[in-house]
Amino acid sequence: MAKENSENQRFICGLHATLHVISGKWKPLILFFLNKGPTRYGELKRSVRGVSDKMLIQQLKELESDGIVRRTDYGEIPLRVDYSLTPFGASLVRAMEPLCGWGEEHEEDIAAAMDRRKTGR
Amino acid sequence: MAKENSENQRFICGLHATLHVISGKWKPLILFFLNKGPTRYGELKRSVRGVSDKMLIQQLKELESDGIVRRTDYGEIPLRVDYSLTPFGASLVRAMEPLCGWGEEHEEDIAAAMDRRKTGR
DNA sequence: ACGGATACTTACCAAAAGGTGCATACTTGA
DNA sequence: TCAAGTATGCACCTTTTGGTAAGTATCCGT
Repeated sequence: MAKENSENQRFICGLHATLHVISGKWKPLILFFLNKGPTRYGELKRSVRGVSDKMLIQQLKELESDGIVRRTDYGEIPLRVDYSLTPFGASLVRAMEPLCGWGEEHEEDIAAAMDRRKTGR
Repeated sequence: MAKENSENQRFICGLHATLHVISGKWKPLILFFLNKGPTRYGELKRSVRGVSDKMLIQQLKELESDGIVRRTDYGEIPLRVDYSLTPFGASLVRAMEPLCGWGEEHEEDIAAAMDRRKTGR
């Protein structure tokens, strides 16, 4: 233990750290839906259209181990589990908002650039 | 033009779009340094410690094709090129700031979670 | 002429991320 | 009893991303 970080710069800037938490093909989407309130696994799966079980679970576990998401197992007779944002997760989502806004404003430019790379060149 | 997106949802939310632009192992760092002002290729390479030429160039090209970064070739006798943020890029960097802040505040928690995943589990 | 610097380009490889599909254990309804 | 739904786990494979190491062309100082 005691790995005191005197000059131990693990991340160059905060963004670098943050990206470690939110990168993953489905994480932004998951966060987007969880921001609306606690959601059951199955419901989440239907919302995040296109995810496979493996991926959903994997990303949820990572978010959980990062303290962003809380898994609640109701221990009920017919299996019942739901996921929600922790306060920490909620603060992350708030910090993400400006970036969401930027993305919304420039969605078309971004999409166009992506197309350019896909097609011809 | 006029590709009115009635139900054309390419991205679920703006964040989804934004992440397409800033994800890449070295992009946040590049943006971080370019935010300080135009930088020559070689200087950038020395700043972003650890990048290879291939990666630096690749990421710069993507940022350029996304309209975030501008490449300026001075066409001078000893090769001279520099990179800078476009106004569009600068607006992205501004939108990234809250996320940077969040990352800085929680750097330790994030690092701890990463360690947990690496080691033991 | 040689070494070093500038700004890249290319070929080849390894590692990480993601995807497909089958399996599990339990329950409820037909 | 059989199918369907719940929430996962696991093995295997493909795609994407990143890394290493080399080469190119031009110029400068010695």
